[in-house]
Amino acid sequence: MIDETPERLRSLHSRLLGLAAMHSDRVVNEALAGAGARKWHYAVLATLAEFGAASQAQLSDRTGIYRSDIVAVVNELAAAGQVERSPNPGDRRQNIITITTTGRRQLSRLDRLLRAAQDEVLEPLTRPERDELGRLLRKLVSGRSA
Amino acid sequence: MIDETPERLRSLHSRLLGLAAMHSDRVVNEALAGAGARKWHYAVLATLAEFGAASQAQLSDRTGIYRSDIVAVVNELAAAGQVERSPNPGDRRQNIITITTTGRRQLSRLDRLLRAAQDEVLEPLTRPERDELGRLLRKLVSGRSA
DNA sequence: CCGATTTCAGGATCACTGATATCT
DNA sequence: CAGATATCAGTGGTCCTGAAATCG
Repeated sequence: MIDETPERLRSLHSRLLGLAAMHSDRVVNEALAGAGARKWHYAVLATLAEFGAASQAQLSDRTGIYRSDIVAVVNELAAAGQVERSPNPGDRRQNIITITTTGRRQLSRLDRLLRAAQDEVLEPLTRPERDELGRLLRKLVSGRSA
Repeated sequence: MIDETPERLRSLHSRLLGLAAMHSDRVVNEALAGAGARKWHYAVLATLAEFGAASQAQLSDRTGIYRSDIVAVVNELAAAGQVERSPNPGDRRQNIITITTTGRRQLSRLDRLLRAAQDEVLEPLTRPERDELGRLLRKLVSGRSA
């Protein structure tokens, strides 16, 4: 069981971050796929539940999804009956996105799946280590809509 | 300066990992782009320098690059004269990839650029914090060719 | 025949650019 | 006019699957 990875790569923080994120993303996406969703669907539903109805531009700001990519996500959520898209009478450029009852049910489901996924990913760490990891990561991305 | 991100997303370790990795990757790739390279080019050159000539399958194992993607990376490195691809007379299924003098020079350049990028990414953290972050990430991906 | 290696074709998600039509 | 919004088309990197040709 020799580690075949060169020293230069093994000591690279950027590589460790990438590996950890990849693994974490895989676990999360597999979990959400169990409910036919991806992480962006969760992000939009959670944002709507916490902040209320919003335009797609607001959703983009709050979730970090690119403005050009929001359309597809909202389309998919609307097709599943989890959100409703209606024109804003006050500003006819905007759509107003509202979460539906179906959407709230889906959000609860995703919340459960996601909690399990987090536990699975963080399983190798103790509680204090998880907190410390969160603190360090937050510090790393501070000032970047973390 | 209100934080517009919903609580459910802000407290998600998987999201923090993703954001940190994305930022880190961007900084690293911008740095390497200054020498016309991407991270896979660095990974292959570093592996060849540390382990010596290797087949593409070995490079795949040691770098984590998918077997199907190694071809393109080696093609690009060969086109830049940084590696040489020659058939293995002992096993005619394999190519033997060798780093050239140009490749070693490029590797030094990339080493410098990469060190600067790491420092930029880790700048918000103290030395002990960087070590601790490395330790936690290693623990998180342990058993996964970290 | 089985297994390993290289290679190619392609899918899926994601980050990102740019252009356009519409509206304030 | 400037600026914002939604939308669409498309690029490029990365991860991943599958299949073919060659060879041990």
